[in-house]
Amino acid sequence: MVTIAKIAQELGVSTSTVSKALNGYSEISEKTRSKIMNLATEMGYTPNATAQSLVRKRADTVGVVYEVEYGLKNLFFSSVLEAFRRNVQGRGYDILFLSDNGTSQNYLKHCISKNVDAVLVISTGTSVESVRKLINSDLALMMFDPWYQSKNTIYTDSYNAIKKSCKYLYDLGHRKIAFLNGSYSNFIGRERLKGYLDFIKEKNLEPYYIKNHSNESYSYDEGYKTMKNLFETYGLPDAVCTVSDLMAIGALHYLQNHGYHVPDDVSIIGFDDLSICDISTPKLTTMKQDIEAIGKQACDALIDMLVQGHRTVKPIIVDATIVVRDSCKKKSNH
Amino acid sequence: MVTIAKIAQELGVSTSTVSKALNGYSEISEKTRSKIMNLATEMGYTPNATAQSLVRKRADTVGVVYEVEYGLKNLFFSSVLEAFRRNVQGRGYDILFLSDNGTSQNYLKHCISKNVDAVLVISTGTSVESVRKLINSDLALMMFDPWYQSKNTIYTDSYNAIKKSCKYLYDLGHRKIAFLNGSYSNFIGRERLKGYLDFIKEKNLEPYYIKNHSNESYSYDEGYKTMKNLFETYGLPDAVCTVSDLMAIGALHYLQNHGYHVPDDVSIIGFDDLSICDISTPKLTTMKQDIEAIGKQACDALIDMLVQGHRTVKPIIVDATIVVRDSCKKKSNH
DNA sequence: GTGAAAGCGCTAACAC
DNA sequence: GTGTTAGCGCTTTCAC
Repeated sequence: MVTIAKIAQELGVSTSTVSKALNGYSEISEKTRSKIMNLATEMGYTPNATAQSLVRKRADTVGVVYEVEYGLKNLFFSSVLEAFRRNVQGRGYDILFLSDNGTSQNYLKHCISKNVDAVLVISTGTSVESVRKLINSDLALMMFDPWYQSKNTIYTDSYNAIKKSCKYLYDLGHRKIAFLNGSYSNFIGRERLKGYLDFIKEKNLEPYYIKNHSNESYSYDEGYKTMKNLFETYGLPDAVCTVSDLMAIGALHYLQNHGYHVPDDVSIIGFDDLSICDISTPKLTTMKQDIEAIGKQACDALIDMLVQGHRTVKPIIVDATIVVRDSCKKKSNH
Repeated sequence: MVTIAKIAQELGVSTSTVSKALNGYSEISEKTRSKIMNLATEMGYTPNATAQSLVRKRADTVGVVYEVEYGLKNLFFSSVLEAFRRNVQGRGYDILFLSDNGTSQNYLKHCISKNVDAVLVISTGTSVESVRKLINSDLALMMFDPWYQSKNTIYTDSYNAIKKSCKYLYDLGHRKIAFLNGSYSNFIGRERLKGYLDFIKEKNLEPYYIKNHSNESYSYDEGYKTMKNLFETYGLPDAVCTVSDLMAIGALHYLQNHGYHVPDDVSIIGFDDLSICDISTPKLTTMKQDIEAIGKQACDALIDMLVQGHRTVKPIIVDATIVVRDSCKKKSNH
């Protein structure tokens, strides 16, 4: 390992001179600087980030708490993380995946210990206590898809997104609009339900949804089962509004398995706009979450906190837009 | 921040005593130890991992070089990473995502700088030079799906996997077996082609594949286009053997769009066994890569190197097995 | 069983 | 402009 001490010794200068030259301090003469720079590259000098981190009290690293069902196989959350990762790495930071350290799950301690500059929390909420401690610390932190309303969060405007979904179906002539609900226990899930119920009320329609069963994983299976439940309770709707693409595809398959055609008999709209929308048959019309914007804005907010020194930022709410594919069509009158 | 110095001062002992107590040295008396432990927890002491890392020369962190098309949205590689992550974190390591640091892409320097203990490389090969430097360093390193044969790699036995795929189709009565190829320029891709060609030769069949077009991203689109190309060149095959689930689904859709039924008219077999196999219509029969085993064995190998101190391990080759769903059936004689 | 002291590699006052 | 010095928080010989 080549250190600044070696370079200094080799050149007969002091370590501080080397350090300053390497860090671009203006007070170093051009002559010494170039001598130092040349030797440094020649010797293959690499700064020891650990030592730097110890004295600078920052690690150029952002921690990520990622606690999500199916982990990185969860296409939605991993897509958000991907967008975040590109932005953060583009700004010169590394990403440290914080493990939950056995049972202790003390993310705050872990962050402090590893000296991360900022933290992104993507957690669907199993270790609430540990995350809450994080939030109440003075770390720069952003939380994606929070399970409760709070500062320093970023999320899609789910309330209006679902309303837009419903309106799209409504404008297509559908009146019996069913809703495939998500979680009833977290903020995002409740927002979506509210969007649906408000729309239904505004238009004076009948609600079609399962009141007593919260869906926590937004999965294909949940979509399939909820559609079954819905169908057996209410019969065939005109259209179904969903809270995830996977659930939409689950519902789609339930209906197809029971002899119905989508979109001829029923229209279905997804939520998220994952890559699987294009591989379903029919291709899935969906409410697109602007994942790129989410990743970028989460990154920007975090870096802004670092630069400005503040630790609180108002919730960032991102708009959703519809992506029309083939799973919805005008209500037919056969 | 509470440091060992504070604890020491508070208790009127030396920092070295505190350090030893905290680290479970046997020479510390039970009495002092418990005094120290109690105060430490009471004060909320968290060891500064950076300082520890500086002196211990390890960071309890494994670096991950992840350079893959679509990034974490790539369901295959992100699934491998997920399995790896769980294993590694279970062993007490954090995962550091190494950024490619702008244009320099010097992973080796980055690893040294950040003091990572080991590295997993999941790279489909754009920055070959940088990765090669990594491999030739004395870091503990494993590489998944290498683009060339080398020590310290882990991958699925693609050659035999494709042979098994073909044999499965053959045993179903299919003789006109087409092949949707992957990359011609990397090791894994060539292994798969070889498996196909050897099988064809052994059974004295005609090969049906596109000789002059390498597919690099194993995507839906590539599957669709290659199937089109294949169909227009050779007409309808009995069955098609593919190198990825996504390509299989692309091919499936091409055939469906052209009025053919899978599996009645054509059988298709995928490769990987991603979660999307269950949501395609029909559900995709596929060659399953044992992603859990890959993640675990990569982790084990790395930790073994760390413990044993060696840096070279023979290639780890993982078996693949077939998962039967609905996209293949016996050749019919209509 | 406990402590003093050196040092990991680096940065940043402060002198000169 | 350059060097001296004092740490950052921790571990680890080596004395006692």
